[in-house]
Amino acid sequence: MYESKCVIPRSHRGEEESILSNKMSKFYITTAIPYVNAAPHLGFALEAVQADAVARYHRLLGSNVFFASGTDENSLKNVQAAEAEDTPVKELVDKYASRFQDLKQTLNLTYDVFNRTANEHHIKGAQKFWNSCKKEDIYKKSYSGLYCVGCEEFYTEEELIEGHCPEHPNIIPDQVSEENYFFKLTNYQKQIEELIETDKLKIVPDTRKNEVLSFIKQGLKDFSISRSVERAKGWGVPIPDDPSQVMFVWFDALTTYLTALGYGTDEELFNKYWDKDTKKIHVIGKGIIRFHSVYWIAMLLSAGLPLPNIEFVHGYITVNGQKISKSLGNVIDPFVIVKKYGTDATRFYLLKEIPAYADGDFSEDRFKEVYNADLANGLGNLVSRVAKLCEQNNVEATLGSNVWCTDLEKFMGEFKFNEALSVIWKLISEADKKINQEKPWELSGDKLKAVLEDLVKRIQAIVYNLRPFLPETAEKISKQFSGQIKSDKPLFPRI
RNA sequence: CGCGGGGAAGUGUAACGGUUGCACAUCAGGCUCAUAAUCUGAGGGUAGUUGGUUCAACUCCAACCCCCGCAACCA
Repeated sequence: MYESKCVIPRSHRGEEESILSNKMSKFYITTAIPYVNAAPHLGFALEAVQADAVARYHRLLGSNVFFASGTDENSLKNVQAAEAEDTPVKELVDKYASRFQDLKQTLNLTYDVFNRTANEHHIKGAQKFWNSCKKEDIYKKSYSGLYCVGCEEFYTEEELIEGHCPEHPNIIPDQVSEENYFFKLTNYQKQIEELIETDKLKIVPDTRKNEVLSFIKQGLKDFSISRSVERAKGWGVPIPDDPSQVMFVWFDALTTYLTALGYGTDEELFNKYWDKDTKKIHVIGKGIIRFHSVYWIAMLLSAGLPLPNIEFVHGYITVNGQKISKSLGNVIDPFVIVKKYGTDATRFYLLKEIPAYADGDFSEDRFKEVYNADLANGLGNLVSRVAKLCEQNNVEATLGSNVWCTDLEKFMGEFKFNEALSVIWKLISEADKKINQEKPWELSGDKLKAVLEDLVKRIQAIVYNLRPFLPETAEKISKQFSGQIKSDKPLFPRI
């Protein structure tokens, strides 16, 4: 562990407070929970790494951080995937959930809890939540529509193509009607709109906030929060006191943010982090923003629980400019990338090269370019040249004065990981320039010593700021630059 | 007229009503501590199109063209 004698700088402009100002010292950070109907792809790796960088950053600032991830296992999609693979649902869910758990080591993630929604404690918690909602917010209504057994979905008349399912041209959807529970979302429209408008629920970036607001202003409708047991094939969280229904998967999935903390089973942990004093941050993808900024908020209001403070919405990764899709066969396996290029190189690409607020592209060509330019030639080479100079002149490192770059705080507060890293890379470039200016190989004596000591301090400062992003590399360099400094193998060999 | 986002050097990206900045790539020099690395310098953009507001527009407004998401079970 690093002893953080860290200085927390003021926002460098002073007039505007950073979103994540350190006034609150407790943080609860979550990733969304992906379906486990297939192995994880690079898109989820992006989210996990972003959330991890935020969690590490606040921990290093000395805050009390709880970080949760997990899997969404109650979806009908999992049942369908199990049928396709001809394995029992539980077996399939276990198999893929463990693949997602493997990401923790592969990407060097630091979540405290991995919450699986098929687990007993989650089911109990979800049911407790259901019972905690205001009675008048949940009501039964008969629901009817054209149902395609192929898709397991309802369609409207207009969506059908000449009476046939758009996905299954050989199926004519049946008119089906069943009774479901509905949630009275309409009761909360005004309140949610105001929460978002006033940033009490801060949605980052603004474009996403505007998108949600415009959606809300079109008028919210009550939504169905249960499915019949037959339709769900017996899979899902049973509705309390109604064996004929299971919860709509999103209703139980959203409560993962509570049950990960022990809601319904370990109230102590839950009360510690899901309280008004904790800054609660959800990191989510742009595809599920409505569930988080509308449904989830309404659900919490109904249950009388505190609300999250910030929802950071990242974009999607395209591959060579195309949307990731199984049918196109361009799904990128994060395990393959890490195996080939390493954990920190992968983290670096995701944080630096994918714009935080928009979609970004992944390609191996680009990956190699960034790897060589920033990691091999930039960081790695700087460390090599300074280490060699120090080794030749028997320089011993003393503990440097460690400070966070002021701009780093600002950018991390805005979730602009790419900008935060640019700040650090500016330091690297300045150190390189300094070496060329001072030409230490032409110096000797005190002058040489002073120059090398300055360079060591610079490296230490770089490493200090690098820890939330490239933890393993930071650790390595930190070791190399403490005590007698020795030259070592390249950190990032050119590829 | 469903909603929303975006068009800027070869590529990827900032800020901004007042000389388009940065990174990678390219080219020319310098250096030798370093991973053919590093440093200095250069070339390259009439900012999608058209019109408007203004002393001044990449920036504000309008129209159009093109790309891309979402449209209520996709990280």
